[in-house]
Amino acid sequence: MIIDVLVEININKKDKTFSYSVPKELESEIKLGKRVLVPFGKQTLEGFILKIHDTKPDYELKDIIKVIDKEEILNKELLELGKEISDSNVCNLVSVYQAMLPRGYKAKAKETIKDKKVSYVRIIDRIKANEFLKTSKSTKQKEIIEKLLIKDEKTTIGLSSNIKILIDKGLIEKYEVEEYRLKEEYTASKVYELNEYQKEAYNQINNSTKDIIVLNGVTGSGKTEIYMTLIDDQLKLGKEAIMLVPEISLTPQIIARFKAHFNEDIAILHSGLSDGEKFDEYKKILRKEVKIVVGARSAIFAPFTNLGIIIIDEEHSDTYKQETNPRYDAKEVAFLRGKHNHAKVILGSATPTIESYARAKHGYYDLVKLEKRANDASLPIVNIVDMSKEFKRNNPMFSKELLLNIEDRLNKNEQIMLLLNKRGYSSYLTCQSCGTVRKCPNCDITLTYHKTSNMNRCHYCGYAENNSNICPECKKESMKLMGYGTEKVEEELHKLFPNMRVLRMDMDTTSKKGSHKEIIEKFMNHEADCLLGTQMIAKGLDFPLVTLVGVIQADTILNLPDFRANERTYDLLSQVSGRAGRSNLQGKVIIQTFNPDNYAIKLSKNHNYEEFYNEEIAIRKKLIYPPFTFISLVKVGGRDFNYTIKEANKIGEYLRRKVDKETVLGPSVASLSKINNIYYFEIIIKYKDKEHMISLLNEVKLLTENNSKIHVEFDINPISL
DNA sequence: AACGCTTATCAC
DNA sequence: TGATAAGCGTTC
Repeated sequence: MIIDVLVEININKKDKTFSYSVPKELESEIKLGKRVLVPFGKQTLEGFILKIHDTKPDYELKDIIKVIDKEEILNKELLELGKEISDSNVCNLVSVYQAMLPRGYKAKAKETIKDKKVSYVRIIDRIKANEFLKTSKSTKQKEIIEKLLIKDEKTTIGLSSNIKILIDKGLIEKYEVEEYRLKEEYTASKVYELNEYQKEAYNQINNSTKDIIVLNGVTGSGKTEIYMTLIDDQLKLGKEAIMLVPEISLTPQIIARFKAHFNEDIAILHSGLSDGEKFDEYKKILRKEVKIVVGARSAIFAPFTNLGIIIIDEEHSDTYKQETNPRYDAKEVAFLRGKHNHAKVILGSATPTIESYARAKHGYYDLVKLEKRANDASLPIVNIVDMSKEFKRNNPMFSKELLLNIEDRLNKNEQIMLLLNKRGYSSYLTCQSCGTVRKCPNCDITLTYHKTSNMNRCHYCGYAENNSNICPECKKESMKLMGYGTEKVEEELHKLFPNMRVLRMDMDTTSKKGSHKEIIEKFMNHEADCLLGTQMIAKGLDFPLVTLVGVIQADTILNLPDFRANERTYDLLSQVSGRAGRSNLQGKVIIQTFNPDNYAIKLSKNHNYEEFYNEEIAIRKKLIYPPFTFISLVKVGGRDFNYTIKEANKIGEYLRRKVDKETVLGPSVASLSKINNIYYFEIIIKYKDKEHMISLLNEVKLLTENNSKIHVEFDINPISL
């Protein structure tokens, strides 16, 4: 027997397999998708079995060392899926297979995670034990036996001398039990019933003949209950379900709800778990002990074999696209898996991506709407505050209105959420008196300030201009670098409201495991008046006492150099608005901005997604952005500046020769033009024919992967440019 | 990724 | 001329 093995390392970036012979005694263990340990040059590596055959090549084969897995960790569908993904994302096969698996299951000889074993002791013979109780003089030993007659006991690592003696006497014995690491307590099942709107949406989904359905429901409309009902239906049919949620909305609140409803039938996968916990959750799926997986992006690879439904909640979230290699999009993967398994894919969101919504409107997907909030709570009132006016009054951070409202909520003992989106902070210049931000004349994209050259550059087309602190609009000398962080805001809050209890939630305060949960619980228990945070507070949280939401700077995302900046802004404002007034208390939202007339900001006031969509789609059409084209990115990196730019130009020319000239932009200097002394250049491609472009890019990959002086990466449909 | 082999580079 | 560094090709 001969097997072809894909080893764990990228062989010159190629997906080359190596053949090995299998010793007779290991043949019965061989199965496609299992990992094997093989000799490779002077080292030993792990790899995946991709082919089993008998064709001897004309060179000597080495024997494999051993078979690692009991179960086939990559089943047939996943093996096939990996090939499709590596092709459509122009990346390597090994990296895709590795990305599919949690750390403990990746092909890597080091850092192996083992099954967790717990030792117990038990009585060997109850009659003998009772005999012992009558005859023995040792009270301590009798005590132990008495306890063990009722229940087996866990042993600690160091066995007490009395237990050792009892073992030696042959009265008790040690045994090991495998245990799952993740233990989450959850409260009893909350019974729910779909209201008439939810029922209507549910029926529409069931009656749909399309494979993909967009469920567009306003925040608080009760999409989760619909998801649970749909999953219930699949379980009754003996099928399995995957539900994806953005990492940051995998809050204890949602997990508890699902665990309560579905009991032990569920595995949880997200980055908050330790490697051991992830390993165990994954094992539950492999062993077919669970039928539902709730998790973040990579949970889309759950090794189910009989999938009935895939739900992607908050489908607009950019966390579904992986930002490192392999840059796969969990939504695209979901479509593939849906096709393989004949499973429906549900895309749920209050603010779907423009692309998804357009496809739904044009009949490629089905569109189901849910326009009423579930518990009859009214949508919050939204006020937009023009910060350029406040600026003149010397209120750079908090407007008068926001301050007054904060004070009011403090007096009423209600809660406040304040959002500052630090992630959106990139170096851009804004006029402090009129709010003007420099934009590219060709692309309508915010220019990024480059300190070293003192220039403003466009990351799309490479346009550059000298920076000046004179505002081109109002001619004042007031162009300044924008941005302050949550820490600064917290400081100011303490000064203004010394008695207010503020909880800060951002990357700094949630790095420790469990701290995320801790902060949420504290705020939930009203141990603080104000939750201040980055966009991680914007999603999925439900605090009944919050009646005021303040967005300190709505412009941070708006000014990102990205054609989706308006969409992102609208999403975030809608999401965060949804946090206010979730119970019977009327909610209020105050949005501070330098761009009060921007349509994304203005329209978020009315909670009418359709209106925003119509505005946005018109602009996309005019500037030929997605969904009217696809966009891909080719990133060329190299140590030698001149050589790299020469090669990047060659790739650009190659592509230009094969497609319409207007669709290839660049190469231009990448947004991070030099990292670790490696220079980066980017080529942006806009195209209509996806298949053709993917095969073209795969050609470029083949042509460049032998050149070790440069490395070329591809990002299909990048999330930010 | 890691090793061995070939080729380039430089002081003497 | 040799010693060392850098490049690059192979690994079933």
